[in-house]
Amino acid sequence: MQKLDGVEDLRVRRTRKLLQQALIEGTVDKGFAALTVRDITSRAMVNRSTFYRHYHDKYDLLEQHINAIYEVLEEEGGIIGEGRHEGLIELFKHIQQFPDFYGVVLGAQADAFLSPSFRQQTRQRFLAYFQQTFSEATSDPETPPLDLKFTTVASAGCGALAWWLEQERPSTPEQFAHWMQQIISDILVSTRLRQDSEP
Amino acid sequence: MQKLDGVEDLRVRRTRKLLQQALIEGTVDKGFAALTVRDITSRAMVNRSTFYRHYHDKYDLLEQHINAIYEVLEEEGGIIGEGRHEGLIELFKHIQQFPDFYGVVLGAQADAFLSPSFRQQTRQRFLAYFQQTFSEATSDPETPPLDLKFTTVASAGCGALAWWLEQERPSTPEQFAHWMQQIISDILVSTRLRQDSEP
Amino acid sequence: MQKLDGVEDLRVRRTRKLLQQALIEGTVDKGFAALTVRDITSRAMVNRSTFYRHYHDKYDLLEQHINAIYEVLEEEGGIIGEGRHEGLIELFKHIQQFPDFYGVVLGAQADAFLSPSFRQQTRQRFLAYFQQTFSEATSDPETPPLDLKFTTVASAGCGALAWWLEQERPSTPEQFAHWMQQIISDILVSTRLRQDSEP
Amino acid sequence: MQKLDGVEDLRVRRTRKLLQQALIEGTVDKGFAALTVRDITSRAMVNRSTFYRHYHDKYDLLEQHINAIYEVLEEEGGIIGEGRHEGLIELFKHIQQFPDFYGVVLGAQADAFLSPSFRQQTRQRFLAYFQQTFSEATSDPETPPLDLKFTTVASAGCGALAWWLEQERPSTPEQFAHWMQQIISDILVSTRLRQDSEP
DNA sequence: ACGTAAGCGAGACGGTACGTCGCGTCTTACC
DNA sequence: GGTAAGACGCGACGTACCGTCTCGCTTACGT
Repeated sequence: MQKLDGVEDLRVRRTRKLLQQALIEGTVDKGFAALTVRDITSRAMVNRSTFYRHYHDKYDLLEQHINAIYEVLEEEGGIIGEGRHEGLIELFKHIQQFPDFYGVVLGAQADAFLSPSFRQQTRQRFLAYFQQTFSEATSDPETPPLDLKFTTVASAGCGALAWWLEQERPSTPEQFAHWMQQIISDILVSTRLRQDSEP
Repeated sequence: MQKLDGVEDLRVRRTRKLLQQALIEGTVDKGFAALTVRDITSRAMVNRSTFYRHYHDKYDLLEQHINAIYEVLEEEGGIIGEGRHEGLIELFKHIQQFPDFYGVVLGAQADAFLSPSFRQQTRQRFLAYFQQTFSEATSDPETPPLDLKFTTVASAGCGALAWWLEQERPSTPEQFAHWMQQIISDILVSTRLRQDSEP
Repeated sequence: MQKLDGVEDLRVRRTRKLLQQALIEGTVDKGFAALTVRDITSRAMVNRSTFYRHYHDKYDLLEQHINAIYEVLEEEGGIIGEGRHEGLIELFKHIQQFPDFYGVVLGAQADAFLSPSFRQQTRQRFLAYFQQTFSEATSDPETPPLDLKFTTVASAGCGALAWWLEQERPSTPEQFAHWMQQIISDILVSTRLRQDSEP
Repeated sequence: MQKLDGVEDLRVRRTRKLLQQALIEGTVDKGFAALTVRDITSRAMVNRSTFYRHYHDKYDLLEQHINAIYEVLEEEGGIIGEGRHEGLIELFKHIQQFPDFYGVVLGAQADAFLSPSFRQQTRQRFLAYFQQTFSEATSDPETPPLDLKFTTVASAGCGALAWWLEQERPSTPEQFAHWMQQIISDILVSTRLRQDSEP
């Protein structure tokens, strides 16, 4: 069917949306690993064979959903970097828009393959955010390697985010960004401060 | 066959050992999630029905193996707490004894259900380690809640450990403990220092 | 668009012809049972949904094709009956015009539902051909029942036809008709001859 | 499981028997082509996956069942050949033992692939039965080729058998054998007799 | 010759069966 | 009593084909 407009078939959009919703709801309910394609399709009230017409398996569905969310993120400009505190806040605001989704990809329900990849992503983002803070590569055995620092920060960030999303009544993005800022910059900065001051 | 002594049937011990080994090897190879009971038993050269005589499923096997390792840990006294730097080092030494095991329970191969629970454990341990450092519960919105701090530290700790185990040629437990000490205490301590000094 | 003349839309005729061709070719290739609507339409280079606009399923297509061939047969007057040897020859000449088609409906590739129905047809034809030869209904247990004879003759006829069509270099219709005549009339006639002569 | 006795697991025999029964019943009901594995297993009250543990598909099941029946046939010595009229009678007696089975493999319900193969078998048997009757290979164009004769006889035989099995109240094997004998030998013999006598 | 209704291509969709795989339970024989 | 061998019921998997359905484009027909 040669589309004149670039927009997809309405039925297709409906189906994909239903399936993505059902994926998140199902994962919240019983975890991604235990979730079957049947669960998803019956929740979405879509025939199972229709699922396979759009996605290869549940991992594919998740991946495509993640990419869709990422696109929203890009469009909103909620990209952290340039060390702007505002960027961090916007990121958290974005996350608050999709609490279930982020709860799922970060939280206990996530499958193994998932949160590591997400953590990698996060690592990149934080790296971009903090990279101008310093970039030296001291081989001083006293100082932790940069690599370790960033990995640790990424894990810490994800852990903190998961905590935030698990809260019944979460604090505001601004408040949380402030805390994160404090905690994380400590890891990256304060050690060198102490180094600077101690000897 | 009632054992007079507490020691188990030799065949039983052999079987369980083979299965636990196969579990770790298999998880290293293809990840815990993708690992089937068949994989484990064929690798262990044990009949599949024998597996079910000892364990309910692969999660049970893993859990029992984890507990076994924990027992070794307890016996070795490698328990951190009391703020002893030595405890930390001993813990890392212990971990170095079972690099595959810890790589599995911490790393990317771990199933979802696993590393969160382990992180909880770690959270407890770090909490025990640092609890005497301070215990106040300021409701000051400037300061991150204690809960958040500890969660973040636990995540950071696990992330750092995973980094350590992934290294080709890992640094010594002493070295790594030193780095960890620095990074982690920063999260918990420096913020209050800054608070103390800023105003 | 109401057709004024009885002739159909050119596109429709084209489509139906392509599909009927593809049906026969496909059946020759892989047998009727294994042939799917997809096979047929892709071979005919016709969209699958177009198939369903014309036929309910592949059985319908085949049936309509058979009827079309029958119509040709009627028009040619190649109907056996009246005991005319020429009728038999004309029939075989007609069959020779559509060797693939008749190979398919008679041969090993035919689906179950098919060749029995065809055999029934054949039974009728042979019955018409030979009915005037005799029509008594002896309940003499020595003589095979008429019903059995005709059934047997029909099967024999179909088998012989299939044999003829499978030959690399088939003999002429005249030759084959001669043989058939011999074989079949034996079944129907000679037994009574023997009966007549034996006692 | 190393069997001491050559006999198979009792459960296995039960399962296979149930499936073979269900196959025949199901084929009688709705025909072999329309019969699904689900139909068979649900009728046999056996799990579908158990079916696949024993047979590759319904064709395999049928084939194995056919072979089982053949073995019975061999054991009973009901093999025709040597021109013994008694052999023919014994064959029909055997067939009468499994009327559903033979009705299925010969009758209208049989799939395409089936009755031709069976007809081939039958062809062999009849060939064995009649081969000593004559073995000349006249290239006389007046006489039908031997090949054609045998093919025709095989078809005729199968058709007659199918007729016999379809009868409500079938005649005795002896009676039917007598008729068959008459009809079939006519095809093979009488033509030469006529040839011998006519000129 | 040309406007229009039909035929048609493209393909989404709900169904149903397929054959495979893994699970956890069980029975039976061997050691 | 522990183990090997393996049958069995269960249920999810991903694939294939079915027949139905919309929706635009294109094309042959009738005026």
